[in-house]
Amino acid sequence: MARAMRESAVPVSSLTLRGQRTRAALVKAARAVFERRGYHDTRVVDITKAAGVAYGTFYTYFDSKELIFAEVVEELHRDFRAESSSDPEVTSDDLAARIERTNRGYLRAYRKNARMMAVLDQVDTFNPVLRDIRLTLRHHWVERSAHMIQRWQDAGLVDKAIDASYAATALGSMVSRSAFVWLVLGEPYDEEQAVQQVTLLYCRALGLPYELPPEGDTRSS
Amino acid sequence: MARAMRESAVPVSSLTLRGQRTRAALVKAARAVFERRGYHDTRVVDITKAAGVAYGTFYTYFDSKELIFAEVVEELHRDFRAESSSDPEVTSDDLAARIERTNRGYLRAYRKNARMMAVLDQVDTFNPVLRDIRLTLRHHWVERSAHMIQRWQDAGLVDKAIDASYAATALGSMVSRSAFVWLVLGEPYDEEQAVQQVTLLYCRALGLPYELPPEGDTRSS
Amino acid sequence: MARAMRESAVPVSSLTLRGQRTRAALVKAARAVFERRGYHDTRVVDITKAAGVAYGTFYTYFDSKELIFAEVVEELHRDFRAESSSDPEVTSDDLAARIERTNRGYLRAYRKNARMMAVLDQVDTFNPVLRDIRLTLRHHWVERSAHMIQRWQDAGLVDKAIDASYAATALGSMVSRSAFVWLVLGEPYDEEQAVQQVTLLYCRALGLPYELPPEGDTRSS
Amino acid sequence: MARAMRESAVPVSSLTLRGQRTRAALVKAARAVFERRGYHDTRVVDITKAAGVAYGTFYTYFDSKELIFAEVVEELHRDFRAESSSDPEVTSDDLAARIERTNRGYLRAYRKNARMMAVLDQVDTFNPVLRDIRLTLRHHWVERSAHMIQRWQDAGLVDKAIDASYAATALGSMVSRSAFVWLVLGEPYDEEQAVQQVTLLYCRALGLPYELPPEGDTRSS
DNA sequence: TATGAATGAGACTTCATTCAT
DNA sequence: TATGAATGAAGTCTCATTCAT
Repeated sequence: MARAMRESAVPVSSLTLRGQRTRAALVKAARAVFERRGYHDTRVVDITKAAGVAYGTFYTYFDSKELIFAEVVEELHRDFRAESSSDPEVTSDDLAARIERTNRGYLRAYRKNARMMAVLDQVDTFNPVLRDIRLTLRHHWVERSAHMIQRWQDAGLVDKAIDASYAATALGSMVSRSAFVWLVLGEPYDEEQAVQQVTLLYCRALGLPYELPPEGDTRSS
Repeated sequence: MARAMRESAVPVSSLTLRGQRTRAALVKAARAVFERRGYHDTRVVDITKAAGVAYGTFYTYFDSKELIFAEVVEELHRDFRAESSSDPEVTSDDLAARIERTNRGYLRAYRKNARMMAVLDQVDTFNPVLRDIRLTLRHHWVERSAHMIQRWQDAGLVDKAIDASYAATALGSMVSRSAFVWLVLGEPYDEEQAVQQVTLLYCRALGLPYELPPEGDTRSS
Repeated sequence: MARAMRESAVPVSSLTLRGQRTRAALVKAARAVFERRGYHDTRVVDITKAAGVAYGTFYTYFDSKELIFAEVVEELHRDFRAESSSDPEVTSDDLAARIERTNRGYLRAYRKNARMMAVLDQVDTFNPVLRDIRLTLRHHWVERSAHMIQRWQDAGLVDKAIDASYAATALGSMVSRSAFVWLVLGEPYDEEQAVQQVTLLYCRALGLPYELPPEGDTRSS
Repeated sequence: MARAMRESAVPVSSLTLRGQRTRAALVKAARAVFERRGYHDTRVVDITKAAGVAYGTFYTYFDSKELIFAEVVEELHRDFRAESSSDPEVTSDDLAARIERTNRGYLRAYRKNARMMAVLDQVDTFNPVLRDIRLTLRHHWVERSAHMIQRWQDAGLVDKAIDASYAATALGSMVSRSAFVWLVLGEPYDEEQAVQQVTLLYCRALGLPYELPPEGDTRSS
């Protein structure tokens, strides 16, 4: 994941405590500003002002806006993973329940990070470094899904007419882009209903049984 | 849709023939440059150079870079509509065939406009004018789908447990985002197989019958 | 002489009259500022202020300070050539007189351009572009001298123990560096006496006869 | 020579042993960096890194980059003197041999310090402190030469038509600038031949007898 | 209409120097 | 003494937009 490529020349570990605090303040401020103004309209000075440090201090820790963005996204990435893979001990055999749980986790994580996801989405497809970040975030989900579908096919649970790789891309796109539509573009939605509907479509597409809970049961997230 | 907001102060109709030609040259050049360099890295001078006109001429026709972009996207929008609604006379009763045809048309249109779609994607979610353009393009597809699903439900062809609106968003996201993944992010894919797989998932999700053509039958698009 | 490398991307010939005037004003102003402040302490803003144009106008014509400096030096180079090779019709057979005339011309040209010569001297030996300019200016003189000495040797006027190339470098250095000492470092001197003394040493070094004019005859320059 | 002006506010003698070592390390590092990057491109941080001390430590010993440069040049000056006045016991009556020895010493010293000489040359003629350093280095040589020529004239060895002061400047310029051309600008040369040719010209200019050694005798320096 | 020069605000980045520890 | 983080003034360059011809 080319960590070295994405961080400032000065490794965090070699910083004094004070330095680490300032650096962290910059990253935190950067995220807030990115969320408020988007990537392209964020100026280095916005970040330093938000962090309460002098302009030049930014360059003590980061070589450019691009690199602090990479750092913020890496944090996002971590948060996302943690958030969406909660309930790790549950190993129910009920596939539909597992899919529902994953979708619920994903939507919840997306909601908590919606602004940053919007920013990530707008980030230059034409910029190699940022594009790389994007692809990394994507692969985490798609590969995991493809493997799962494959296993389900091997177990005779899913029709072999379905191509695991295409399905992983398509169904992953369905969930993530829907989240974008609801949480970034702001189309009205109810999170629990969204979870159920998306899971319903997901399961039926793969031929897995899934029953909606009786109406009115809207377990809030 | 606030047409006036999105076009030059000077209406096209009031232009001389020469003026119309120059204007068209600018729009064409703008699209080419946007595709090559993306929205943010395109400078007005790039457009005028590509169009073979003087720098200042740009402002005879457009008030800003934003506005010529809107114009380009509107053209894209038209192309997209035209391209994806080909075979207008076919009114087969076979729903799956119609869905497949729509998906094939969408992917073909996406392929022909992939670079511009990438640019559209990177365009500021935070910018009201451009965001409006985005939403417009989206609504065309989603509303159409929602109505269709609704009709199918009314006809008893689709389970009423499915919410037409959520499904339209989810399945539309599935198709459009997959197209993005394949054609913009460049993940490897085969167009005909993609059409079939996406249609397969789409139909099964809704409970509509769909049979993959026998293997080896790869009708090229 | 790699003209293209040393000028702005926009060729002078393609400029409007107005543009040519502005460009010339910038070059003139640049020379004045370089002379007053030296190369390293000259800011682009100093040049534009001196030329009476806006900051950005500089970049309409030059890509950097380095490149406008190259332009100024090229002008200096031209002036220098013209100034120091006056009296072109005189083709006296008296070698000493010719050498004296050349030295007198050189010192006069140096005096007229002393500030710029000082700047040229301080210009980064470490910078390839500027270093190239330096070498070009040097070669004009040294090669000319070497050829001349060679011819005098062929004619039996100069001892063949002398190596024409080393002598050209050494005697050229003598004249040019003395000029630097007097006119840039400001050591006291009298120009006519300097011409005579330098010519005397030059001629005797080569074994050519040269008589100082009777004392008191100080033809002023 | 305003020693106080050119050194740190803290006199070396009042430093602890540890302090003296750190200070010396800085001066040594500074010279190395100046030689590698030139004066203007050398940053204080380069020096401290090369010396292996913390950034702030620099300012414990020197008030500015200018002042540590002065220190380095003073060292250069000392080296130069020592190097070029080797063979102190020889007091031959042969003037030509003495001139040759001096020239050989000068070229050897120049060669050993060529990079620093280049840096010195590029240093601002417009900066009073640094200019002072320059002049000091020059005077050492010129005054010595002028006195010598004067003595030779008094002894009837050199024509009184020659002005000792002008000749000292001119001949000194010849030697030093030739060294610059060969060793800094990098024109090809052979050191022993250079010594002989320069000495030959020097002696003949003054009317002193000098015989080139028989060909092939290239005493290596 | 067309031209292209002129403008200047705005963003980026550097780095000598200061300062708290 | 030594450290290295913090500062911010100063400079560079860009480019959307205006304007005189």
